[in-house]
Amino acid sequence: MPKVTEEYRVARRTEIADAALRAFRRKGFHATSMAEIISEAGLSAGAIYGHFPSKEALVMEVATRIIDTRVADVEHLAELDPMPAPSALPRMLVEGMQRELGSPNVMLQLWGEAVTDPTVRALAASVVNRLRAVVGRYVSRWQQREHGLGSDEADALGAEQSVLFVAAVQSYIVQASLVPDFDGESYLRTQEKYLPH
Amino acid sequence: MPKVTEEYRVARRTEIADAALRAFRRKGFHATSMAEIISEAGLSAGAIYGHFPSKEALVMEVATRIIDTRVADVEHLAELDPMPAPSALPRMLVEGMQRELGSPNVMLQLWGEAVTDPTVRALAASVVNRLRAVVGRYVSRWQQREHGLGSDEADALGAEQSVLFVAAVQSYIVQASLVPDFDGESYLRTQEKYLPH
DNA sequence: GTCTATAGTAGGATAGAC
DNA sequence: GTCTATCCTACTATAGAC
Repeated sequence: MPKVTEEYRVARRTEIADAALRAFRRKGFHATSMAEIISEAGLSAGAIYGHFPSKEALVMEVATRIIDTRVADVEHLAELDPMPAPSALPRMLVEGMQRELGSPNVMLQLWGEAVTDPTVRALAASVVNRLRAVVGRYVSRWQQREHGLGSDEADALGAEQSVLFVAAVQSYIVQASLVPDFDGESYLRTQEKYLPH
Repeated sequence: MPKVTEEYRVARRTEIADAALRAFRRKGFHATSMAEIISEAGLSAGAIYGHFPSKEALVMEVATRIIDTRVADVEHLAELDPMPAPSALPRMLVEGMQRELGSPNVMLQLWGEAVTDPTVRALAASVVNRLRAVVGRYVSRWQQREHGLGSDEADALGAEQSVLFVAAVQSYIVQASLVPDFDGESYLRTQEKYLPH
């Protein structure tokens, strides 16, 4: 298989997935027809189906991108030195997401989709777990550095508290998508104030 | 308009809405066809459409029921004497919801629907606001009784903290729906531990 | 690989008898 | 008010030319 062709194929897939994301952002997953994605991509039905076998495959591709980027962001954050306080995690996660997506709407739609679609649900579940894991490690490391805890004790604290940080992000997504005059800045400040230090 | 007819009409609407809820619980909103709702209700298409003009109207009816019951529960809770501590609110809300719905899945689907459907979004937004308001009043009252705060100070604290309690519930709904082996009991214990007292 | 045109199908809604 | 039968729209996916 020649190298140029493979690169071209990947580029096309990316191009199509980007167009799909733009369309989904406007109208959601099921409200968006293949015709709209096709039009957004500036291609034709045949061209799209040559790269993705179905609309669901396209949804999965887009979802995987969003999600993998998010987890990578956190993992990257855990490598920083000095480490920001864990209470700053929700803000960083939320801001990264908005930078990439424009709005958290798509995330909420994805969750709704996951309820009835086992494939999407498996993906979403793995994300929540990966996010909790990486946040837990982050908290553990922070506790050891900042408060001199032993690694066992710090790990336990990280496992326990990680759920709180993840919850803060999830609730931000819900409220930012649903409440028209949601004050994200105020929400984040309150969470930072009450989350453990 | 004779009284008997009106009562009958309401009873039928309730019957249909209940059947729709059962169907939605299994497969979600859009994955459920009118045929399934019709079958679940043991009626026919004509009978259903005589009471609800469209599938969307049926979704709205079901959503309104779920949501109004939830808000009423909190309002009722606020009248109790002695008042349970505010940190117990998420557990009570979650348990009430599960008693009524079986699982929080439908709630998450509703949120997903809200992203693209303005009518549903308006409903969901009003619920979040009503919930925050009633929880805020609850916290305020609790702070005055338990810690002797002045009403202005207590109100401010209630407004600030209410978002935390609502967030705990929202995140429970997300995780319980998405993560197969989600440990709700452990989640609630952790939230209760860290939520303000 | 990509296009146009279309096949195939599912599901929401309605018409008209009773 | 309710039932049966059916229409019609909208969508995904494919077939075949270039």
